[in-house]
Amino acid sequence: MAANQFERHGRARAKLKQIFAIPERVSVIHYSCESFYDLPDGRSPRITSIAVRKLDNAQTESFSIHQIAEIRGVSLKSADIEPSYNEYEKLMLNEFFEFMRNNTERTFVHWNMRDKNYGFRAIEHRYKVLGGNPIVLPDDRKLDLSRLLIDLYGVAYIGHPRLETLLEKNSIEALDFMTGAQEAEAFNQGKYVDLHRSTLRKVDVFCNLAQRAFDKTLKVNTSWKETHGLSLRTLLYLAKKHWIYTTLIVLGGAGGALGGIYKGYTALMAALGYS
DNA sequence: AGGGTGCCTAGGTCTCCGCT
DNA sequence: AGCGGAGACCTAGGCACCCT
Repeated sequence: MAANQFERHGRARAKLKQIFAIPERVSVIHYSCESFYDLPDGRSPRITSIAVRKLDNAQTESFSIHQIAEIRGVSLKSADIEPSYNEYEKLMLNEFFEFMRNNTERTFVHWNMRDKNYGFRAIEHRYKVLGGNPIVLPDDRKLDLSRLLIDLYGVAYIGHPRLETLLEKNSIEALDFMTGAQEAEAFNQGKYVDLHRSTLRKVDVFCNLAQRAFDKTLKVNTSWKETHGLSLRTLLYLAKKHWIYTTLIVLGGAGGALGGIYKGYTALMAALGYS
């Protein structure tokens, strides 16, 4: 409903202001994993790399399989990593959850990391499977940028797939960026370094999009009116809901009427030769 | 492709208003 | 007062989206 868009836009704008008021306490997070479709045995998807970028100074922490292997002096060929994948993955998640324990005050901006299939819960679950004890991030410390942009600009703000189309619309050249399907394929081919680069690029892109949304320079398909949910229907809805809007609408109407009368009066005076 | 999420729409219910 | 029609509102189900 249009009125809902009006309210959603307001809430989203407030949320955006809130995070940019304390950028030193906000990070953007993203991760890559193997495809969650090609797991016939129901096993949880393996995680390849996680990137966390601070909103204020762009400093980025990253955790990845190939870095763990490198530190242990293992070659970065997938054939050499694969036999010990679970062990390296657990070491990587140890580091990640240690980082999370040391940064409990931060809010994490993410892109669709919502459920046990893909998201914080999926990472926590995977760590448990590997014998770890994850720290659980409270939901009020998570901000889904994908949903925020929908609330901010309306559901039709960009075509699908949203992320790729949004980059194109805003002429953002994302070097090393891979689509989800490409990342799944890269995992199968053991291209862990490429996956890591793509993850790093994505947190960069998400920061960029959040900044443009905050600066009101993000290009979208919806008009200003659609973005703000403004229509006659919205005005009527608001008039019903809040007395202040009723007053404004009445005053606006009265102002319009007075303007019309004045215009008519001056036209009449001009016609009669008075100026 | 799996599954959670949210949007959209159709259909049912409720409320209001006008007519008899 | 009672009835009927129109519009508003609510809800459930279907469907599209979205992540890798």
